[in-house]
Amino acid sequence: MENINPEAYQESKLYRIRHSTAHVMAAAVLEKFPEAKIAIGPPIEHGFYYDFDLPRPLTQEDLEELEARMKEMLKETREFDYEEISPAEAQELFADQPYKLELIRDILERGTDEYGEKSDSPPQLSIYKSGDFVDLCRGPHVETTKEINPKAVKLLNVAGAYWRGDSERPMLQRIYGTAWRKPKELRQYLAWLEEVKQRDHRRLIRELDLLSFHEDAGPGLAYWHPRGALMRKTIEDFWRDQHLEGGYDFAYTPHIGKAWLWEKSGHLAYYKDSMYAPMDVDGQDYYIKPMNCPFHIMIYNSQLRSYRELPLRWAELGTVYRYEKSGVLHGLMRVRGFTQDDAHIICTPEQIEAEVLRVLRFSLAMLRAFGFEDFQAYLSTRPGDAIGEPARWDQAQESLRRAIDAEGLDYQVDVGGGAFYGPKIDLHIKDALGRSWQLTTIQFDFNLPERFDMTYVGEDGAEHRPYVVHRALLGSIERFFGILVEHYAGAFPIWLCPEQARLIPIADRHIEYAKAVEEQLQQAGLRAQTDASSSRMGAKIREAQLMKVPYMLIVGDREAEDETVSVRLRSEENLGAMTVEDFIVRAQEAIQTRAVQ
RNA sequence: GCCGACGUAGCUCAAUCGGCGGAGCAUCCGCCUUGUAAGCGGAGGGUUGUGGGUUCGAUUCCCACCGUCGGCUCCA
Repeated sequence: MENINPEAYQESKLYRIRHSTAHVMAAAVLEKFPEAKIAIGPPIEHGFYYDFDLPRPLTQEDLEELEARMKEMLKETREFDYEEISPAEAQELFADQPYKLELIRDILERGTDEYGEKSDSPPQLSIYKSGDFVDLCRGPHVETTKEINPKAVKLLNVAGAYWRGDSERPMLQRIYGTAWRKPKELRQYLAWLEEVKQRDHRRLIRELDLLSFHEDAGPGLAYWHPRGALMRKTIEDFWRDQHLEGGYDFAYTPHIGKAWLWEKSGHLAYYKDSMYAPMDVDGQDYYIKPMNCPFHIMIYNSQLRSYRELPLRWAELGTVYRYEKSGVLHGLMRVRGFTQDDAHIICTPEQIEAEVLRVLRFSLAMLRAFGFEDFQAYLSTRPGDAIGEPARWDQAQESLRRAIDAEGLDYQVDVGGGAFYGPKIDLHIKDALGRSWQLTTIQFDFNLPERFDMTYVGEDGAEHRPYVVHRALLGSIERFFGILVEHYAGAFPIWLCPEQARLIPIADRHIEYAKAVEEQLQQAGLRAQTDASSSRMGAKIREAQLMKVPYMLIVGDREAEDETVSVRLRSEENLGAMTVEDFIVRAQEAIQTRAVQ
């Protein structure tokens, strides 16, 4: 998938094609359901949608019928005619379209556009007509349906969507479709969707025997099987080593704490819906932690702190539990129990700039080690309901901005998008399929230091309030793992593979030699196993291929005689025979460089 | 949480109109002893997600619940 920036997209012909195709779809829906109420239908990243209030739920068959009708409509030449109209005309025209009337009201009264976003231009109502279909719309559209290739259009699925994205308002039916310039582009997009499906971590974690979920034991709770657990250990060991080198200290904190902690932190006031119900311990309410911060603060406050010991950088792979609503759980990407690669940086105002740059660099190095190269940064600044001194906000935001500049990252500013307690940087990576995932978050907190009265004694002998920065680089281990699975389609870099090499004896008489080589490889620190099953060699190779084992080492009479292994890669490349020593050197090199094969 | 679809063996899927639940793969047991992606034969495996209801009879129809999937909302 090509990636184009949002501004260029909105200017593009493709954008107009999709917008116009959405109108044609709405025309087909209105033809089939004359009583339908239409809402909005914008182009989106890979297509378009349109929301409808319909007399009955749509079926897959309806979708096919609508698509067929759209294609007929597209074969007729219809012009998309723009017209500016007065409020009275608009109200007349859309008299039986309550959603449109609401939009008209908003455009006139609030100066927003038809998607509810602030518009710079003075309120002006406009419509587009094509055939019998008229829609309140500012455009832009194609000139005529001739510009839309019916063979490059497809309706994809139906889903529920709240009117204006508001869960208090009616649930509409949203039809998603896609449209491209050429049929070939549509085919490529459909192939891409198929690739997305093939790489779905929910399928791969089962097929590769890495993790499972158990609906009967609790949804949204991940079970790490031995192969997955070995990968997780490898990730965590690397993470710890890096943190040690990176100037962090470690903390381990409890999984539960008394209610006052969460009252004091404000979580019970603002976050209770996402917390599990308390448990009674000796008549006291204890909550399972949804975050690690209050515990790290307990450590900080366990003694008087001097400016001389700052900055403190305390890292913890902290497992937290959050009650996520049932409809939002999604494999490893959204779970109810997960381990954050958390850390808190506690420092003086003088140190903050250097600390922010340091943590940003650290994060980029960490993500690069896992094979991610394409980063975008998002800076979220002070919202309206912020707490904390404006001067501190300014300093924090500036330090974040300068760090991004220093690293030369592309970034966007989400003005007012910060949490009420502090500004933040989020880092997104692009995966092998061009999809964007948020991983790192570097987040100031002006709230907790106040609430827990965190202080340090400064050079002047007076008490000062430290800066606190929360940060998670990988985010959650579970989610990061899911992203790795999809990014590599299960064919992980060798250093991460649970099984790095598989010995494949051709006949039973070669098992003894295979086991000897296995032992030799294990001595050299390689994760190797012998397939001693009664299957034929072809079946063993197939099995190892499906498990995406990077090295298949075939051993038969020749290899046993020469003390070699015949090396096959999961790429299907056959390297031929080499001595066991040569193979070990080769594999260790790939592991040490964290090579992406 | 909301809208819709779905839930049959470990996995992928069958089962006419409501009439004794099957197949492939996987597993186990044999045989075969193999040269770069599936050798052959046999066996075991199910309260059809759970609980109600309708019916002489329910995988099939109805209701509730649980879960999964596609979205929406949410993600201080």
